[in-house]
Amino acid sequence: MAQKPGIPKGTRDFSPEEVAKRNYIISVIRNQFELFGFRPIETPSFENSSTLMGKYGEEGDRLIFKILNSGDFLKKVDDKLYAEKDSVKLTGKISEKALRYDLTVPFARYVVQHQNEIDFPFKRYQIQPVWRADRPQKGRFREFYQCDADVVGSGSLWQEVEFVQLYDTVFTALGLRGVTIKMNNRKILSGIAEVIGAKDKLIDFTVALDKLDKIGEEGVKKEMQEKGIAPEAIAKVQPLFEFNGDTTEKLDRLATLLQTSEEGTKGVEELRFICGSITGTGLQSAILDLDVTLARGLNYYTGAIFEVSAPGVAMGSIGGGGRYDDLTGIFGLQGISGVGISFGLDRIYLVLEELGLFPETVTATSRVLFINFGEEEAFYSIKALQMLRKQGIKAELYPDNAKMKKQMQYADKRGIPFTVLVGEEEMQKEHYTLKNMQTGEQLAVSLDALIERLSGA
RNA sequence: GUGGUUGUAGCUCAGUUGGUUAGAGCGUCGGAUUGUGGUUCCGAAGGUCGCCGGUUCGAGACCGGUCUUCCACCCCA
Repeated sequence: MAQKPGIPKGTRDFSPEEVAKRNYIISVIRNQFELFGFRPIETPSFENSSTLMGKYGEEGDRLIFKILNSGDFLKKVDDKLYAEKDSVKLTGKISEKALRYDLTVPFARYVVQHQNEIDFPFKRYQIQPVWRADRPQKGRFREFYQCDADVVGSGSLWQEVEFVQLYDTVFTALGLRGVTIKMNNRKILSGIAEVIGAKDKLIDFTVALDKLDKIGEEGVKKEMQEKGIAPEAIAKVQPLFEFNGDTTEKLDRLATLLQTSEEGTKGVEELRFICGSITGTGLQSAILDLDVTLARGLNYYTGAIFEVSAPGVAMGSIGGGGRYDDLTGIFGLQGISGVGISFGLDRIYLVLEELGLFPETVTATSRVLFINFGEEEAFYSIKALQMLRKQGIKAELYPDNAKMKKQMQYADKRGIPFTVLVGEEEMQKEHYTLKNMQTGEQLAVSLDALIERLSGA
């Protein structure tokens, strides 16, 4: 019985062209990661549930793909629990493994587990898929790639400075100019919450504040109210809604606002250092923007927070990151500070596609196709192909002695720029007829000349 | 998880108030054209109308469910 083929929602197949483009993005990111001194690691696609659960908040737990235990997994469940029909409780009994939800938590686990083999500070990068049981929409998939670079074991703010430069360098190299790197600091958000007297509502407060550009001032106030934040506290937030000016002005005003908060003041100082350093060194094409409403990001961030958005494209963030002082603490290793950033490969792909920024040379096709005229001619061609490939020239022979039209179409459709025709006459004279598919021009050349002509750009 | 939306040929889409044998363009394959592709002309193949059920003499169309697509919310790369 033929079954209609399909793939799970939120997942995709990638054609040769798409893979070539994705590899191009990955190679740019990887090159820059290595230029900045990061070294690659990989971790398993699934982890013990206990490693992941509870690290991303309640919402995160819901979005983690759980893996059903093997074997007769219901046998161990006692009747009472089964009868209760409490999915959360039952899940813990029938599923002990889960698919990786991001790269940061597995990295923290890796650091703790291998702490005795690691020299700190440890700079690692990781480019692997992650999975989320989310509802797909634009730029949101259930399987997607993250490209992370993190440093653990150093509290130095120079890392933050370097990460801003890393963002700038990567997006400039990809031809995506004018990205906005929004930056904030968890300590500032915390300080604000403290100053307005809503410290216990920090998460609700920041989540609401983050929606300012989406739902507006009134919307934010309404949400804060609904979350149980006192009206007096909300009134004190007012200055943040009229927060503009250049970075220095913003920092000065924040300093005033937060002068009674030790933590908030520290946050302002950190941002001052980072912004000051970046101003001093300059950026190639990105824009660094201090945004006090930026709050997204996971619960574990404690210092700087980053988020990158593309210019002129309706798309969620294409990168994010920040500092987390105690991520490894959950796994029993205290006092290790970490900071890192992530690139969203799939969204960057969509942005480059939409803006037409992929270089034409990206799609990997052969540079030359040898037309197949029969056994003897093919053998003669194969020998030439060996030589071409030794020179690093992508070359192929049409596998069948098909009609010339068909063979030419094969080259044409794939955008192979050259064809070589070898028939009886060419074999006798020991030369090759090289045809330029774009101009239609063709000429008879020796093997050396063939190699020379195909090696060029 | 909440609300909405979509599904007809490989792709993009028509298909009238429910009425005979579901169409077009593009693509694919073959031919015009046995060592020359893109252009042109001729011809052909290709469909459980997402799936299951219901209403009806009759369903691609109407109703219910389900899956899928896309969008918004939640949250996030």
